[in-house]
Amino acid sequence: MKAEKENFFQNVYEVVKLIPEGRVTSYGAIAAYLGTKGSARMVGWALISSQPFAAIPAHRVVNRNGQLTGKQHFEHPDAMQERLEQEGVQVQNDQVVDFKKRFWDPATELL
DNA sequence: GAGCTGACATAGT
DNA sequence: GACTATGCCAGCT
Repeated sequence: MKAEKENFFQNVYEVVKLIPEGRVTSYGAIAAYLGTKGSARMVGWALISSQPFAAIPAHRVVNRNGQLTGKQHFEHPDAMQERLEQEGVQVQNDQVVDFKKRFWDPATELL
């Protein structure tokens, strides 16, 4: 179903846009929330192929380790860290400080 | 048309 | 507790 894929992408955007300021989430959390557990990678592709890439806070989405692995795909490699720091999220060595505390689980917070 | 790579996660050793 | 191996799907060579 092509529509399902589109829906998946839309859901990713929606969830990412719902992430509060100063909070971050992981690809797996979004994937699990959307029911595509195991295909956390798809979340990444969704963000890459996302048309409104600049319209969604993709910088709030990191891997399970809190690493800004996707910063390379941003306008500038440092744009991700810059935005996070602007929102009050401390980033050190391409990693979110206190990621566990900053972690925002859509399945828990959103639901 | 087939194979490899890539914004990750989970399970097993 | 840490590292290695495998699975997921889509896009590119």
